[in-house]
Amino acid sequence: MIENNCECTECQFRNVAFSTLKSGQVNDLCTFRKEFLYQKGGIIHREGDPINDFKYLRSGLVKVFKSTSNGSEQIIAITKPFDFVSNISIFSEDRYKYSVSALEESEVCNIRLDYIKELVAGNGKFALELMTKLSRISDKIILQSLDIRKRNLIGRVAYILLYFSSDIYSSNVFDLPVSRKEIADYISMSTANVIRTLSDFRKEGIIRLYGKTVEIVDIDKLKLISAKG
Amino acid sequence: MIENNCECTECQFRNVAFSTLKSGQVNDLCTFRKEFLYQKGGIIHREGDPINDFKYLRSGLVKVFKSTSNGSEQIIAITKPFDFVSNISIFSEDRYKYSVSALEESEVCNIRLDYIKELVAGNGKFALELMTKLSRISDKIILQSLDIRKRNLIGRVAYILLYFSSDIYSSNVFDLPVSRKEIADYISMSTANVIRTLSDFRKEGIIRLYGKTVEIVDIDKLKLISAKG
DNA sequence: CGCGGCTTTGATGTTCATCAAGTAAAGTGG
DNA sequence: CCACTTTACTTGATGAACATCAAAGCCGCG
Repeated sequence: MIENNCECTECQFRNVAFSTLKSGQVNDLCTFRKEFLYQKGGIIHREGDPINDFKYLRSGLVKVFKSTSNGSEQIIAITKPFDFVSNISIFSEDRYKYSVSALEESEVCNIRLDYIKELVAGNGKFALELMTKLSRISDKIILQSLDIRKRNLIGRVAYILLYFSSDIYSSNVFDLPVSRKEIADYISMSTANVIRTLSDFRKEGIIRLYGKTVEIVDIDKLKLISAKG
Repeated sequence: MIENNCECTECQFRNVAFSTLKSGQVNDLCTFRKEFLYQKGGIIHREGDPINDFKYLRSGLVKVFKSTSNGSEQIIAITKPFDFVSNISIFSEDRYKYSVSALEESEVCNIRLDYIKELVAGNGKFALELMTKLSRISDKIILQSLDIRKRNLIGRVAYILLYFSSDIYSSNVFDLPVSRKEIADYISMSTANVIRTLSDFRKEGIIRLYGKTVEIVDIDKLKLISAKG
């Protein structure tokens, strides 16, 4: 007998599915999924594209962003696997409101949205679990947007460094996945001032900088700046 | 035979329910609901309160806000009925992350969250419809937060006036439901500068001001400022 | 009336974006 | 692999945008 070779063992989405779907349905999920590999810089989808698939980030790192009228970008979120972040509006819109691109090589698993909707409609427990996950994403984004908005420049830079350190990399030393300009687009500040603030932090011995590599030396001070600013 | 006098005829939530729930379940909904009337300024729930009910705004106007560490408020949303806005995180959290208070006299309908969850788990179509609605709310909030963040002071003031005019009141003349300070808390600016900008708009003949009453005279100019700023 | 909160306006200083010029780094084609 | 080009980064100088402070007017309410 030929086994259905479903490679989704590490897949959070399958974990959602497992507890509530019948095994046949899980197999269907695995059959219907398509996997794509995106290189660094690759566009996963663009603002305005029709939404056909439920997209799930298996590995890598992505940024979610929006183009503004004057040609620049506004970064909404940077997230790692198990965050479903590209799926914010899939249940309320026909077309994506945001673009998503890969910051590192990223594996994305696509499942036909129609099929997910069928599962939701046919299986309330699955629906409940999915709602919880989607709700959590939106919450996080809203909260972060407020967190950024209430801070001043140095508070924002400190906040975003702590975000990378604790939420993305779980380490005091990490390589920035984005350019200085992208940090600026993330925290709604100018590039020059982001760089300046990073330099100031370096001069004050709060961080060390080697190109993209950041080492947080005095995390308490950084937290203080983030809290006060 | 005594009729179950369910007064939810205008209730958007019942409309969601109607198409997918059996009539017995709709009656249950009506039985389980509790209705509360809040006066202007009344607190519907506070940040940190346990989430027990699905709360639905039947009439009135509310603000959703968060207290910051320095004692001030950050306003996240101002919404009218049929927006479910107090329900952002009810599926992902035990406790409210935001406070909600009434800006006008408001009727709020409470339904035990457990019962809603049962409905979701037992009825996928209902779940799908509810997901769509919840997703739409989160989307709106995220989008507005980005909209505000990318604008400068005068762009923000113009944006928020247009928001009240078109989204809340559907009229060029309306009474501001909030103080100048609250507008400032909404758009993350200082009170004095909000007032100054309103005065500037008045001097330039873009709006007329009588206390809380605003009349938008030159809506095209206001839109231009909102788009450019 | 008088008090307190909201509003308004001006003056002042801080914060921040913008511009410019230069350096480092990273692609690109020969 | 090197010269060339382009892009990212850095720093300083300048002015604009914005917050803060202060003083005064207004309005509702006890």
